[in-house]
Amino acid sequence: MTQTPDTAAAQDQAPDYRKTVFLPRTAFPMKGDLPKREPGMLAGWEQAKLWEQVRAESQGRTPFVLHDGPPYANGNLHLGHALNKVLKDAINRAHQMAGFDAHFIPGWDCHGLPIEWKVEEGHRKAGRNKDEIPVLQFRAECRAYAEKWLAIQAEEFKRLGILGDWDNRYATMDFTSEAAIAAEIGRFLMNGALYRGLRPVMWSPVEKTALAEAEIEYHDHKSVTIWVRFPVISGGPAAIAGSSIVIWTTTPWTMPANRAIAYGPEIDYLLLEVTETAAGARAEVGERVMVAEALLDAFIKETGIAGFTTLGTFKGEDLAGVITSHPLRGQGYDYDVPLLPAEYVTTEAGTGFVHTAPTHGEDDFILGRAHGLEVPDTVGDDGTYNAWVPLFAGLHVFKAADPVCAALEAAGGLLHRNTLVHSYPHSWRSKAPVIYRATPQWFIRMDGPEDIRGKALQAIADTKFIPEQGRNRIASMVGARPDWCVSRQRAWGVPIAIFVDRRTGEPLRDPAVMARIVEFFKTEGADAWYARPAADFLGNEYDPTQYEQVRDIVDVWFESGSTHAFVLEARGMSWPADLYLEGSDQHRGWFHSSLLEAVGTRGVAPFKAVLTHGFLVDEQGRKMSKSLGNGVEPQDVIQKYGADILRLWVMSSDARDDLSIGPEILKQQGELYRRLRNTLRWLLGSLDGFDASEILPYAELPELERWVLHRLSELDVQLRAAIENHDWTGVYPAIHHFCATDLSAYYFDIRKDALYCDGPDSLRRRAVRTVLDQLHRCLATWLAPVLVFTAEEAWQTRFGTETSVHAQQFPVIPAEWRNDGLAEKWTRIRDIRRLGTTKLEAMRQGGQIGASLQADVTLTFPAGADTLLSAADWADMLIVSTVNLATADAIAAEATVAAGEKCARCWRVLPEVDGSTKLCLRCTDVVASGLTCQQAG
RNA sequence: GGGCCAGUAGCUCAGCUGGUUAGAGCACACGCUUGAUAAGCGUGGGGUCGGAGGUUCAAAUCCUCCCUGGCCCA
Repeated sequence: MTQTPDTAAAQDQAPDYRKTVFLPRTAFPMKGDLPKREPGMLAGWEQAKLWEQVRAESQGRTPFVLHDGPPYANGNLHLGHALNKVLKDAINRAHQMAGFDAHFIPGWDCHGLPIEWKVEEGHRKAGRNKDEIPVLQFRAECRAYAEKWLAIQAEEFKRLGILGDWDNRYATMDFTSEAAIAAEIGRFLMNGALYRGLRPVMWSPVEKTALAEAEIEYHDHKSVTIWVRFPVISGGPAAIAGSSIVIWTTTPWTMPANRAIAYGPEIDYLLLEVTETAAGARAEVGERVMVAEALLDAFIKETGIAGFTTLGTFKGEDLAGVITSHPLRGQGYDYDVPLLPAEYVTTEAGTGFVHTAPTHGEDDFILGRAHGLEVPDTVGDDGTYNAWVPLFAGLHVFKAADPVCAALEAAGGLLHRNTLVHSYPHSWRSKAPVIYRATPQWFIRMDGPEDIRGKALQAIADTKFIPEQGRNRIASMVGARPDWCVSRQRAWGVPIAIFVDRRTGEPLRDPAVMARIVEFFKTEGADAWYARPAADFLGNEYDPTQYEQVRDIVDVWFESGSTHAFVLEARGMSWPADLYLEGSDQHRGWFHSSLLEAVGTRGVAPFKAVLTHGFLVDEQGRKMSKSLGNGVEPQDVIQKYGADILRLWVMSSDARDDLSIGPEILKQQGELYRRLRNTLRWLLGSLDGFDASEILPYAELPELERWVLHRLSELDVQLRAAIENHDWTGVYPAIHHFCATDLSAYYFDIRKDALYCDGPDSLRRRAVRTVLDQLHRCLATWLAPVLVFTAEEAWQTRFGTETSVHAQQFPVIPAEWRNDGLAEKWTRIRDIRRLGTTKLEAMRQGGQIGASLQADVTLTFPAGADTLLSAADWADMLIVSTVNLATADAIAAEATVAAGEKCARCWRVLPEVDGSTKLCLRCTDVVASGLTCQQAG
């Protein structure tokens, strides 16, 4: 566009005062360029040994220990890891800067099935039989695999800006850790809570191991369902003699292990005589069967019974003492099958009679133990029937449905068969269905004399939970859980390093033996258990041939549950930890195992407080999954936006609930960041050349400056509260809101005139800079726990690269800054200001003015009312050239085009502006004083 | 199927123990500024507060049921 002659002429006439104005000047760039800049800052911290320096300076302060829950050393970091560690890092840093000695030791979980599986896979692909690999070689390969990923993840965490003692990180596979884990098992051995028992456990025939609840996932599975007759032999009401009890099961393969039938004492059962059958039905006219009344309709429909007469109705309790025969009687199944009462029987599905195989179900096992039933060892490690099992020996249980049905049918026991798709447990690793199977396993008992359950519940009551619902959640799990099965039949882990006396079956409880084992593990790792002869551990007092060396390894949850011992205790850190912080799934995982382990060995919880965060979901609130393709990788975010943006996202979300993330949300975080960065940039620019001699005492500050300090005191309270109760929700949004609304759109805007145009000796300008100094110190330090890179940049830009914001403390806010009365008054001022700015906007819309300095405003107040500010102060507040105060019925504002001429330096339009210099009085003085940025050009 | 939790503008969040026309920021539209300028300021549109009942003079806020989503469990 070409200039009009008028403006060109005006520019020619007016002297150029631009250089006399104190414009912001700073080396702090507007653009963050985080992906490029962050790695350099990391290198700087490393070089300056920031961590070591901060540790040294923190000697003697109150310790704060956030104990790191170990991620699994397998694969690149996911966003969930990033979320978790960023939260931990921000909380650690905030405590450090609030005056604590916040020592953080990151750690890794290294043993366990997923790594073992990967290593096995390598062998399988190479055509080798994994069972032929020597165990020590196999373990070495697993160790190398874990080492590799541990190193990669460590670098990824560091790139996120996570500060901690990386050089002394812990790992569950460290020799000292392995020794400590063995020692912890030893504690349970010595105190009597550890026992070996036969129990149904979730067993994976594919991996040939017992699985923990945490290793199970549920998927739909198609099962053969069968209805089976059990002929009544004796007992019960006379009417039922000669009839059959009908059971229903989704696991035909458990029929060989059947030893009882459960009924509900309160349930009503019917005795039917079949009078008519549908075509193809196995039911026979004239036969008599029993079934729960509530399930009758479904039952007759399913089994094809077209007509029947009801011969009687019985309460479950009437059936006490009834004995039936196994349908395969005469073929090796010649025992009696009693009817037993059980509260867990329902009429939701089936027949109201529950087939009971103590070997293959938790409820069944408990019922069987209560009534002295046999627990037959029917199925082997590989999921095939054992050799002694009549008719089915050698068959795989998942291929047994047809043979079992055939045998039942031939024996006249099969009433009906069908299929059902239902949710069924699968191994999380192999995705293969699992079975319940009674095997000898090592357990930690919950309700023995040690009363682990009772003590754990007490410990939960004594712990602080954030959010509070966590308490209820973990308590209900601890209250209901069975004994802890700690044994696994695998290779990559810490052995349950104990011996069992072959004569008595009792484990050897000798502290000296245990101590030898632990010593060997410390120096050689748990490999010693496989590499050394038993005699090395047993010593001279015991004959190795008399003792069985246990070859099971310990559940990895026991390992990670012991980290408090081999990290905190062993290194002389605070015990219990101040805080455990993990995703809410860890109520059943690490919080749970750590609690039981510590309670079982030390009587109390290893943590004072437990903080949980939610899970990652996409922008529609759905979980992230490969199939939906809605996942976000931390590496991509870092590359595109930078770690600070990722960290900002974490801290501006409500972590108590699930956290949404996606392209739009990240973009938005980038915008939030921009505001914070530009606030810091303007502060730095406006503090250019700042000297402490400019600082004015609080008492000499104008009210607006005091109001800003009041706002700082409010935010400080919020920040300190978050540190105190570990709840950070809303803190950083509040700081952002302060930067955007109170500073950028209000305080900064208003004070630009004073800052840019007043002379350096002006008290008003000095007051502004006094406050800007505090704002910079507060914001840089407050943002430091989150925007670790940007805050450092903003600090070093002002104080030099030899300093670090991360070695600072949060400023101590003087009590006098807090001024609620002032805040109230300024809320009113801001409301009245809005009346004026609304009028200005109307003029702007009408084309009468552009910049607000082109306007004057008249404010009216009722007669005698407090005008709150002087006319001059009101002009500053409204950023107009002149304000006139007048009297009217109501408080109102009226805007007019400013009267006078535009000062060429400060752009206010005033009658006083000199015709030749084009300066207002203030600017005339400033320019004359020569104390300007530069001389007028 | 059970336990716990959540569901407020396109997005992130405020809305305390029920009480005036439900608030911010981001995004969007329009305008201003061009002395924070790949920045800054202002104005505006946009929500039947997941749905349906109920309690109450009054409900986003309390109760019930349902729907959707998340975690854990079966």
